[in-house]
Amino acid sequence: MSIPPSSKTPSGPSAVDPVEAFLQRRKKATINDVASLAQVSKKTVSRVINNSPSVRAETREQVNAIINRIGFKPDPQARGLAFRRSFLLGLIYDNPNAQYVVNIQAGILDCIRGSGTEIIVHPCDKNSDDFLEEIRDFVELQRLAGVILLPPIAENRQLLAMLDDLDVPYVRITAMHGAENTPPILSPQVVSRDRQGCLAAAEHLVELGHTRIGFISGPAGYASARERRQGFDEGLARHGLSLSDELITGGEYTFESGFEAARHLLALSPRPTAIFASNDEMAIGAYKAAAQLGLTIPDELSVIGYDDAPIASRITPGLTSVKAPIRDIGRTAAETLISEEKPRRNTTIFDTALIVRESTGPREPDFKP
Amino acid sequence: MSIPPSSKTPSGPSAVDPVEAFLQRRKKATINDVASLAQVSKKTVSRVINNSPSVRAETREQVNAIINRIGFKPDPQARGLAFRRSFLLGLIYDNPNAQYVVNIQAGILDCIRGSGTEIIVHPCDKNSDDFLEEIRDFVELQRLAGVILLPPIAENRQLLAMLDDLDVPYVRITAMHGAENTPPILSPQVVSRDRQGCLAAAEHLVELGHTRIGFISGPAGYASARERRQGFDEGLARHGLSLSDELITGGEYTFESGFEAARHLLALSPRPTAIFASNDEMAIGAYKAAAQLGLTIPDELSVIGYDDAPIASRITPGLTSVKAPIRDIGRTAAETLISEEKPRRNTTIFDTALIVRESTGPREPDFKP
DNA sequence: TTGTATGCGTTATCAT
DNA sequence: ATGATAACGCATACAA
Repeated sequence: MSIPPSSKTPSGPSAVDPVEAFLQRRKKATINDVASLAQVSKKTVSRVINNSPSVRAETREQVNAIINRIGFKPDPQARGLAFRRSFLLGLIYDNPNAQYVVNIQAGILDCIRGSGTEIIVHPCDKNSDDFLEEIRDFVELQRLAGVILLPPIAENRQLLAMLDDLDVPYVRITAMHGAENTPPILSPQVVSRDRQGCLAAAEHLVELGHTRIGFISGPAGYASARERRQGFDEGLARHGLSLSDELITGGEYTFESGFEAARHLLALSPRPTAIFASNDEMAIGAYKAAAQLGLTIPDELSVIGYDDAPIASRITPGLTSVKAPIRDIGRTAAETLISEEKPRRNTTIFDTALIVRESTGPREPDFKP
Repeated sequence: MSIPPSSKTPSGPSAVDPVEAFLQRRKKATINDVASLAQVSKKTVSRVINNSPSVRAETREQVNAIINRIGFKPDPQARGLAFRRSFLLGLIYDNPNAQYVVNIQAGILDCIRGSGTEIIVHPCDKNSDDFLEEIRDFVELQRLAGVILLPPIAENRQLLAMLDDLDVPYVRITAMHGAENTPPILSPQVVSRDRQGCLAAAEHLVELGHTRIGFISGPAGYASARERRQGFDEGLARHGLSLSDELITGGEYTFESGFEAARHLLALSPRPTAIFASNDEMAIGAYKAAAQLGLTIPDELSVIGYDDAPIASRITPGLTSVKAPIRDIGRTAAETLISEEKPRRNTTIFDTALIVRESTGPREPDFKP
């Protein structure tokens, strides 16, 4: 940085600079090199590295000067061995969509970039027999600094209990938030307010004049599915409306299930004039069903999805969808894990927003239910 | 596994089993525990762990029995420190699409699952000032067991030179293969034969009667862009056709660039009856352009993409596209890196295939060029 | 074939 | 505030 090429070390002004001599060797610097060059013990160097308060400012500067000059970076392996924990964050997930995973990764990296922490990805299969054991081995063996859990396994009680037992810090990314969170889970979580965006989606449809609305849900047991449904219900309720049972159909967050569900809904008589799908995959399935029936979106059918996946803005007509700030969520999750602060916030909540595109329009004026 | 609960160790049949005693302590086993329990030195245990041939079969079994009973797993950190390298694979990439990254990751994991190796993801920015330095620090600090490079940075000569200098094993995943690979790069690579699938795409269009075909290329300098173009040219040439210059337009592998390119092509007079886009993102851009112009796919315009991205099978009409076995490619890359075999294959090639869907059809019989 | 002493690069303990 | 010495868990050199 701003260190002059010839520093005024106690070894004398015009003598051969031992630092320069060291740099000639072109070997990776260790704490020992720093110690001997700075003429202190390794322990003192270690204290500097770890920001121990019990180091004289003068000594600290001296050591830091050497560290910068020879480009010393402590070896994470050795450090980890001594600390008994690594500097690795584990990202564990079962099977979310690709874009979601990549966005989360990007967010995590926003946070850890330059911090010396790295992220190791660990997909798993929640239906596998050794699901828990496999994760246990992974976490234990790698001595992870922290774990980030994505939905839906972030809602797996057994997994959480095991991680508690393993005594590893972890953060859950989830849509769940509220009373059904019982018994209360104390681990930090980063939450997206799915409910809110879906509420907006419902109101949007109502304002467009739709009253006969189809709802394609997410898989039973998924917190996100529950939240989205409740948000949607709430939005309708604000206008004195509600979903009729026959227009509620179960999806599995897959394209195929959305297609089938929409086919079912559109075969009803009278058919719904709008469909809310609990994610974009299924909404696109509804597009396909509409196309097969020759229904034009949005003129004859309005569609809303959830995720604001890339396809939403690429398909014609553009898909109105609810967007959560996935990348921010990932970043926050990592921050929660590696922040120095003692009292880290236990729950961070992110709002979701309705992105209105061309897939939603006014109900056909002449449509007879 | 199949070890009886009470084993017949030399310590005596009905005496207090030292192994059981150890298991009571519920502490993570170390090599020392194994050594004392098996009544050998740590070194012998170490040899067993590392499959050293110079261990008597009997001794080996004895040690392995203890290892299994107490569930000993060598600590990667300590092992890495002694080995001077970690058991981590680095996946470095700049900005491919999300599905590609996730597929590659899945393939890598197919390979390393249960091997003790883990994968750490490292996105980077090839336009950043400290692009190389940043990667150097990463690789050096983590003492990576190997590096997997994705396109387009897998084609960056400076990066390759640096990795050579760092003496870290690495594999390149690329589309490039052939004479233009000069000066020859000796590092292992896993190659997809982009050329072949694109050749098939061209022939497919020709067979449907198309002669006036638009081509949207990938970014200049990308090996994949070059290969796809050449494959397509070759396919046309087999039927005595070739791309006319005015129908070749440059894309950037982005949705927007595909949209603009297609708009340009479709504004020509006479317009092309078919468009090949060098990836699906751009092909979907062409869909949008066609929709804006009121052109029906495939009746009035045939479209082919590349990647067989999820959107290809979800959009209506389904997009005919070239598919590469991404996951297999990822797996092979990992295998190349962690295989025990000395003479590991330097280049593995995977075929690509044309997936025909509904976006391609016969040229309109009455279309006058 | 097996064991002993030592090193890998860092932190923890306990002194001074 | 600083330092000598012993961990941390495993591998290597060199003996035996």
